[in-house]
Amino acid sequence: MNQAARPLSKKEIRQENERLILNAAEKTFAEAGFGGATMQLIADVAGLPKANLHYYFPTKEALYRQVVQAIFQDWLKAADVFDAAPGPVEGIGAYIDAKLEISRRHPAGSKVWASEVMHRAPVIQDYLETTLVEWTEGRMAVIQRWIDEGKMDAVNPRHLLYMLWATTQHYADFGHQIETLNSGKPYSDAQWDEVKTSVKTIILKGIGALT
Amino acid sequence: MNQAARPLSKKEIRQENERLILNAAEKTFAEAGFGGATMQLIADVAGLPKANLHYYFPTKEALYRQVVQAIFQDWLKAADVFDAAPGPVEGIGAYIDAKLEISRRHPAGSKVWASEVMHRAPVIQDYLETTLVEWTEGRMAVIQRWIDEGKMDAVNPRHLLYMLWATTQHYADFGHQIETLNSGKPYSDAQWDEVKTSVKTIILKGIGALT
DNA sequence: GTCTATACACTGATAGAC
DNA sequence: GTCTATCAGTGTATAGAC
Repeated sequence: MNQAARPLSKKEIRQENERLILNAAEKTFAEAGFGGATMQLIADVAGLPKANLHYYFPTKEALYRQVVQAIFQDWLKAADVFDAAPGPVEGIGAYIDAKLEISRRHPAGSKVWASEVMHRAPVIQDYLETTLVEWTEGRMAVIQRWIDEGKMDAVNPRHLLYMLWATTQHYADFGHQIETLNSGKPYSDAQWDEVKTSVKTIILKGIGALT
Repeated sequence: MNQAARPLSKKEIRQENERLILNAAEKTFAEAGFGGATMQLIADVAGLPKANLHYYFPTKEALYRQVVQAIFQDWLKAADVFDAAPGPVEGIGAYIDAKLEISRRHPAGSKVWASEVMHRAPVIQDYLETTLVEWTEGRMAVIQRWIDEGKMDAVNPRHLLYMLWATTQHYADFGHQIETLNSGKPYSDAQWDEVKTSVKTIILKGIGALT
């Protein structure tokens, strides 16, 4: 039960409605693409009249931009585990776990990001050129340090990173295909554990980090 | 110079125009998505009036379906190298090379496929449930045989396949991001060789196929 | 802050002259 | 087989009453 109804302040109404709209938009953009997701459809999913969307977000593109930005922040935060680790087994292992967990819990976000990049990043190209470039170079330096310290083979750090992105995001972006190849059923807890083990084992052994 | 102009037969005109339209459609669907690719835009890319597209393909969806089907055939053919191989080093190594070569030469096709699957395969779900299921089980059996023969570690064949798809298609589907992280320049021959070497080394060592 | 009604542009598709 | 003209439907966005 709610407390005796204190009317929500305008600020609270705005926050709540923006959250509703952003959630509905992420889901709808992921399922239907930018062109296929109509403002009417997003409004229906959010449970609001279509005109209200234009009250909170001036244009469809502005709404979409907010969705993509939120996803990008998630990606970056997922790599915190990477940096503090003493070596590749802990660092890359934890990064794989974290990214696969995002693919499992938040597949719509991954799909919107994939779609945006596939269409040549019309909305977030500036982020790719600045934040992503810097982030990538930082992580490559960490990998290179591990190589120099003899903790793993001298693989190409950049392509190792791309392999980590590809293998983890694949389970979100191609989730429908994977589900179809699993008799149409979503993965169980045990199957997700099997995914994590398989990916970590092959990659960590592949870079010579397992003894 | 062409030979003294024999007028093209109706059949030849049809074949030529269908080829023009399918090429333009693949490119446009990949760049703009199904919703973003208008028939007008495809017609402009093909250099034909919009009405002619509807003469050769009854609806936009029929045209799209042809594009996706063509791509699917390419994927399947790419795995011929897989089967005849004596072991994982040759078989999986050649499969990685072949799929990366498709990603390089035919990135638009890979993107259209990815987009179709991300949107829950509204057009080619039947192919996923029949042809792809059979194909996957066949390839898993080959991998299992190599495991039983002691030619590689006892990894999960299914997730190894998914890793092969993910890592190879990533260089097509996320080509724009990869190019941005390469100072905006497309990969050179040497860089593509580096990709092939990196992917093959990590995966083949990761499954215990390298001595 | 909410929501109905509507303006305006554009899309897929077709008719019909050539 | 080609192409202009056009229709019906739908999309984004806004005006204005509440």
